[in-house]
Amino acid sequence: MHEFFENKHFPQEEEGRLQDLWEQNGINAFDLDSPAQVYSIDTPPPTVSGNMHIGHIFSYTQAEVLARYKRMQGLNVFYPFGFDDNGLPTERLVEKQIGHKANEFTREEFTDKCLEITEGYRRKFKELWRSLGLSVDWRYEYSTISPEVRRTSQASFLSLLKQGNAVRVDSPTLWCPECGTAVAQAEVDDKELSSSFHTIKFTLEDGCSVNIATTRPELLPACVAVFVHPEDERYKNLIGKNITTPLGDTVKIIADDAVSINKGTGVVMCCSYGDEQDMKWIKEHHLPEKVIIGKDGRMVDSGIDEINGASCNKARAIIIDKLKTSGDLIDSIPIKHDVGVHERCGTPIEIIPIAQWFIKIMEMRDKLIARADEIKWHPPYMKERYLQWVSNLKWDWAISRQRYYGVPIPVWYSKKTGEIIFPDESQLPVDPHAELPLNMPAEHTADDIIADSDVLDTWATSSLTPQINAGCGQNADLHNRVYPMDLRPQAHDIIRTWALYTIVMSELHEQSAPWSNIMISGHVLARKGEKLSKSKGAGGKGPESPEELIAKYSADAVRYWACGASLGKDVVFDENEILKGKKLITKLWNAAKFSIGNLEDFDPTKDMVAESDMEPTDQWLLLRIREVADLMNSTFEKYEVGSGRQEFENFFWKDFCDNYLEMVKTRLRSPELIEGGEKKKRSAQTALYLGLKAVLQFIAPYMPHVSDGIYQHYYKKYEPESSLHKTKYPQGMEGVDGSEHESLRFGMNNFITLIGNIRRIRTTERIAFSTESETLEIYGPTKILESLKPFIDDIKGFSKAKNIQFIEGESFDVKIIQ
RNA sequence: GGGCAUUUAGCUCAGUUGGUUAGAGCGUUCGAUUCACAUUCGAAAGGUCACUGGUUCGAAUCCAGUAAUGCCCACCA
Repeated sequence: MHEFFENKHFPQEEEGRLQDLWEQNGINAFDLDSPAQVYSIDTPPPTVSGNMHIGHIFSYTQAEVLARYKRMQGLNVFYPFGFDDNGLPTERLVEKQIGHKANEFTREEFTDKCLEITEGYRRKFKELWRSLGLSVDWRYEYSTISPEVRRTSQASFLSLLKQGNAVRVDSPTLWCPECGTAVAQAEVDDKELSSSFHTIKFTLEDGCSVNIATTRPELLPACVAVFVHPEDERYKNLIGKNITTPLGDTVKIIADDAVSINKGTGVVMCCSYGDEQDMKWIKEHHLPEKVIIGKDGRMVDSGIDEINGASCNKARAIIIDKLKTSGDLIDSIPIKHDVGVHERCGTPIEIIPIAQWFIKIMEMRDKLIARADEIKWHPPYMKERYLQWVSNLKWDWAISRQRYYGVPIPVWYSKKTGEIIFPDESQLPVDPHAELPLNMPAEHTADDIIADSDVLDTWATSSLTPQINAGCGQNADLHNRVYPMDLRPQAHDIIRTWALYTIVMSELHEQSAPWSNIMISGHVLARKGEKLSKSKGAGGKGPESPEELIAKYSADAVRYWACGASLGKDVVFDENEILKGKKLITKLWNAAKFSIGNLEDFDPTKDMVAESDMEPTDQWLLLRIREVADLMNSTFEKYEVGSGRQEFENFFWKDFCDNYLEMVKTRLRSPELIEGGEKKKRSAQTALYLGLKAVLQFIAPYMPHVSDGIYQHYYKKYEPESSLHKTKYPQGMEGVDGSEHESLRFGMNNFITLIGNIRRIRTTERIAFSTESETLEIYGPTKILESLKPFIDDIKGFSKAKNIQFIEGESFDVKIIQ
């Protein structure tokens, strides 16, 4: 036997060698010139914001398995890869690593630091993906901070601007005081925080008082009106009257049915800006705006010296103190309530009027909903999440960020006229701070213009991945072949961002859906209900790092684990599942070792037996392979890689190893005991050759290393393809008349039942498996006995009985006579 | 408050269009085995399929309702 198979188990170091081999042989290469049907994948660019965790491995592997499967279907798979290495998440990583805030540096200095640090992470990430055996075509690698991608992103922005879909609006904006930037609705999360519900005394002109409840007394200086419900009997008579705040400001009492009669005291103060309702009221009722929170989240221009410069929390305490002293505080009740916070830093979001760029998505909601119908969602219920988010949108998409490291907004403004100045298309990518517009407006010099100082939301770039992958607008051939993409794989937490924004961009730029399928994976939880934290490495509470797990169990074992879950469902990390993968690898190894060991005197180019001449046990194996191929195909059709894995395991472990190999052992090893044994041995060898190959092909997408490793060391010398991954996936039942096989199936089922009975007797009567017996008596109705007779050689071989006797009886039974 | 999902063996989960006795892996117990198996194989024990009603000859599966859990969203004076 080939010395490779003398190993006790599949050598793990073989994985790296195979990865190199695949790259050399271009197994993963997309062929732009091939006439084969294209299958394109819009791979998620992982955010460079820290170390990767097994959650990444989990969702990427599921798409990877599909890519390999599609390739074995003969499709021309386009599987690119990129890194999202700009934007706020990356800035935060860099700030953390260097221990300084971005605003302590010049823009250039900070950008240099970012480039330097992310470069290291990109290398590390790529190494990890390679070590997992991810079959991407690295020739198409991109990074979102690269010049090509910056150009694509800026060109997209300018095109939207010209269409009128990107607009600069001076209006209240969701603002993160910690990060000092505008944020989009999608970046706001709910967080339960402790607070107090304060009831404060306001005074009417007649001296009577009205109580108003609020959680944000620090906004009292910004109170511009007081609202009551028009039908509220308690306050009906006050509508239109003036009321004075404890700080001495006098405002109108206005009726609006958005007020809840039962909430608080039924009277609401409207401040600029406590929440979105305030925004609405100020706009609808043409109320003045009093802005008292600055960009840094501190109070400013409040008219009260003690609180100017203080944070909201501090200002709140000061105001409450003042109200206590003046006797205007009726009571304070501690409460817990959900507050909108920035998803990146957990800081409560404020609403501040600052001019921002927006993409007008509100008015295209119907189209965004209609596009969802053109996409197949896997699992289907994930579409609901998308639809719900889109129909509940309240804000246009704010795309400008007051940050440093990202794609600059490529415009200048005229100081003279205020008009927007565009760069020339040929200038892109452009940094408006460092460059001047090629087409300077008439009578303007460099001193007359000012650069937009903002960068684009990182999603404004990553939502262009279908276009970026398709050649950044510079390769029409590629674009035509791969766009729209066949598949978008991603996790469910970014449906409202990445999926939505990609649909938005493709709608605006290409008037089409970006992909035909979206496959949505779940999350990995450290334990029930507990998210994986990036900081939990080895020794912590969470699972070990992907690198450690791969080193410990092999890439194939980790991949096996990643494919265990139902699509879209969160799973709790269970190291035992990786161990199961490891066991399967060993089992595959040993089955191959046994099979190949029994094929030593078999030359597939000469000794193959035609299927119609094979022994029935062997014919059955080939039949099963076709059935399993159909099962696998139908699960892949639904993108359920998990159930495909299950189908394979059932077939391989039970049918192939426990049953088939045991049934043919004697025929392979001692053909002399059987009449016409040599020919029957050839039949088994043919089935074994074909059967093992199919086994390897079935598992190849999941465990590409061990399967191709075995192929390389045995099959390659007989087969035309240089790698298992270039072979065609096994054929299903198509074109085969299944009815012809009814008697074969019936006989085999009886044979398997018979095996079970023999094993049970051996267990209960404590007869060793190696013990030979004199006679095996099989009882049963004629139909069953007749169906078993074609299998007599293998029955004899399996049972180690010298004689087999078929005895008519009512029930199917067996006896071992020693 | 709305949407979605989940609830099946001690644990983790499968169960396709309703069809005999509800499955797998892990764990437990017992047995065999070094002749492919860092063992592996076999057997056994273990379930009121969350609950209540309905449709049906027949329901884990379909329908209605209830409960618990999780996720997403809204509300947040």
